[in-house]
Amino acid sequence: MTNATRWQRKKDVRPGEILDAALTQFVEKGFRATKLEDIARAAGVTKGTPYLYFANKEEIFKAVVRETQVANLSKLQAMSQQYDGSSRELLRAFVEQWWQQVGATPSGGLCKLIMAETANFPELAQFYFNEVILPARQMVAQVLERGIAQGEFRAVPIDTTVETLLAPLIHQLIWTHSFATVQGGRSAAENDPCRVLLDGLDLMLNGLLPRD
Amino acid sequence: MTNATRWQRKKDVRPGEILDAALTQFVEKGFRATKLEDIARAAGVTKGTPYLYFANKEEIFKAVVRETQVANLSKLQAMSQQYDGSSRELLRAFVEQWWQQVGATPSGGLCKLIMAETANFPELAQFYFNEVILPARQMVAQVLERGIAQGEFRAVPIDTTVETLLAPLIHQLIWTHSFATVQGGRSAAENDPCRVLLDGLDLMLNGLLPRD
Amino acid sequence: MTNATRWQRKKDVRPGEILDAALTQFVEKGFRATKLEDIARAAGVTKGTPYLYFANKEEIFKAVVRETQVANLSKLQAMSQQYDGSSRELLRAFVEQWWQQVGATPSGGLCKLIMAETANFPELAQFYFNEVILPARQMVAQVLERGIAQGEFRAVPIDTTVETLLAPLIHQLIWTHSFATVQGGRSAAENDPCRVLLDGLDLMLNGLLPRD
Amino acid sequence: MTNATRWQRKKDVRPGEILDAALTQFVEKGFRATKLEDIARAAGVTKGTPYLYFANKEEIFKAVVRETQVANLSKLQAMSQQYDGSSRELLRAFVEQWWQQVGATPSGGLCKLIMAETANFPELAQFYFNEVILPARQMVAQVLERGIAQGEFRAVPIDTTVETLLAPLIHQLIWTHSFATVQGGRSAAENDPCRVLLDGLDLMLNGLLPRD
DNA sequence: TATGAATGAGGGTTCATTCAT
DNA sequence: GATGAATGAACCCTCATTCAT
Repeated sequence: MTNATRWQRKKDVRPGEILDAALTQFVEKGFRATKLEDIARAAGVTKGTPYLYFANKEEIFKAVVRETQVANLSKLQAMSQQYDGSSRELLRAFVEQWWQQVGATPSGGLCKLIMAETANFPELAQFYFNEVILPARQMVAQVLERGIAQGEFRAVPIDTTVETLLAPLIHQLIWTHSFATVQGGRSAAENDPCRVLLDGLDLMLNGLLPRD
Repeated sequence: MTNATRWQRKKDVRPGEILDAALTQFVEKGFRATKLEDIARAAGVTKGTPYLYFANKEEIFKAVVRETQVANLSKLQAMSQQYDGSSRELLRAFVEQWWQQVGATPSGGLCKLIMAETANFPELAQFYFNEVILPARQMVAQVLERGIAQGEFRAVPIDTTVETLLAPLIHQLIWTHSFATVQGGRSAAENDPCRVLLDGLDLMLNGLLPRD
Repeated sequence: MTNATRWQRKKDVRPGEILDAALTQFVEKGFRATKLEDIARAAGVTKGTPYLYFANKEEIFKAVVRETQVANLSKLQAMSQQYDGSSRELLRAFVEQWWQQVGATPSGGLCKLIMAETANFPELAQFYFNEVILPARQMVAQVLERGIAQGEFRAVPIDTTVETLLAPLIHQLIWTHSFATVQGGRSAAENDPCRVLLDGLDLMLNGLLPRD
Repeated sequence: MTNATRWQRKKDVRPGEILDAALTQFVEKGFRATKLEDIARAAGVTKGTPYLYFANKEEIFKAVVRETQVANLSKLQAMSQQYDGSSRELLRAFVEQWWQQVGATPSGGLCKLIMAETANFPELAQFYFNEVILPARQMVAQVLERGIAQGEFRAVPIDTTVETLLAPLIHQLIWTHSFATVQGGRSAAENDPCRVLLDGLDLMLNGLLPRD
């Protein structure tokens, strides 16, 4: 195969390459500002090629979401089920896992993007909410309930507590992909964002300890 | 007030009316999806008029941010200085005030929008960070330090704790302007988002109590 | 107003100019092959301007049809109502009128275009059929029935006769805008197509005479 | 026939299969709206294959016309030569034959398509005119002249009469492939279009009878 | 021969921006 | 100042055509 080859035939890997490129571009510029040609060029193809695999820009976006977001959750759920340590330790493990799999990866940028674009893609927002947000909440709720049942935590309202526990994660995600990029936005402490999350978790877990 | 006077006056308030309209439109649809004509119509003028006061759409966005954000903080700062109750109560008062002044207003939507658009408007993000985020952090840091000095809180790392305390506020902002609009996104608890914030604060304040 | 004026403001006449240009272009090239920019240039504007007055290319097409086709019919109907000569003479007058108003004008080319494009625009075809074809048939049917009632014509089946009477007109339309343009397509006789139509009509009217 | 033989044979008929498929597709959708891939799929081959036999889409169209049209006429001509009944009956036989061989077949749709596309394919229109239209006219002219010579018809101008006699056929063709598909376009009478043609012919033949 | 992945010019449509009135 | 008709660059998407396999 000579260098003059205009393109390579790679039907089986193309979709993946395009989605990878799309993920990067979307995270970098947002949905509207990303041109199909940007994605194509980043994937090493020309502007028509993505349309061989995806109906339109929006479908590319959805495919990226599906590819990146749902799998992560399953891993955490599996971990939760086979865990036999304390609820406190399980929650800490959640945070560490999540940070490695999502928070510190482009996947996290996508999550931020979705929240930024809900107004333009209500359908997508709904999908993400159902497939990712709700299951994540339920997972944490179960740990919380178990901890309360076993006397490890005191009895707190589940709903609001779950949201309070998850808030720092979402906040960190947003932050990493917004103000963290400006001058001073990444504080000394945030050079290890996972550390911040674990510190925060500790703080909240203290608040969950049974009062004497 | 004569007709002539009213028109005279109109001339001076025009830019403000345009910015008000722009705020609403931007928050509702995002920067890209907002058409200049939308803004103009919402401001009661025609397509070309905004260009008499602003160089282009981007400048309108910047002006909206500058106009809207700075004022809010001063009130909270004033409250902080003249407060003589417990640090705990002051923090609770902060949250309530903030929710009323910012969180539940278009101003909050703008904050979310800025986070969504940081990549496209780094300069603007920097401005917002310097003028709003940093002062807010410092204010909370002061209360925290005071509380620790007075033995009301135990000695915790200031930086990370401040961020942990502020995270739920920003999270709530994001949420209100993203998933709150999808089916199920607004849970029963969230019908009173301020309640969620106060509950969360209580949880964290418990964690700040000195251990015996 | 200097020569340097990039464009003229002519809100009230623009739509008409665009439709005129569109008629010419559509007749010349067909719907698909006509570019919006062709229409715009022919109308002396740039490609964005037509969209100030029409939603899209298809709407321009429909507007052209409405503007050109329906009015013609009304004139013929008016003529029919106030006519008091013989049915035979009325039919001859129809043909002459129609040729002047439709057959020999760009409007006739449009009629041909519609038939050519029915597959692509069923909705438009339906519109044209309802608004133009059916009324024209009814008009001729009435004359025929009157002629039979008054003993001027013998009793023939109305439906098929109407279609046979109209066929040469439609045929002439199609012909003028198709094969008439090729070498030899315009026969000596056809240099006066209206003559052909009237001769044909005479032939058919002879067939309608009561047999003795 | 072995498998090998069948494949061998396949090679020879491929172009024909492609033209058959193209005929159907062109008639159904028109030239522009027919995608090469549609043709290929209908022919049971893939996208690139037609290009092994034809230079481009336009050449396929031309080939379709050349292949399809010429054969039809010969049969009618043969019939004309060996006919020894009345000219009137011969004309009736012509019409019936034509409707069966052309009018009611895709071949008729192609004729309509050519008329629709003359502007885009003048060369093709010329070919069709020379090879099909002119011979058909001459054939009818001969019958007419014979009928006049034998006193069966009165002396009418040949050219215009031929065109008048052929007009309903072309009209029917146009109609079948345009308005016949809309609501109401196919009238009760038209459920048997050949009937309409024969009725019309009778009408005209009455007009051709010698006046006493 | 045949395939079908890839190309890339082309065209419809949008909308920020301009400027004669 | 204000208007709003007009501009024209930009972008999404299509599909005839190519060519490595």
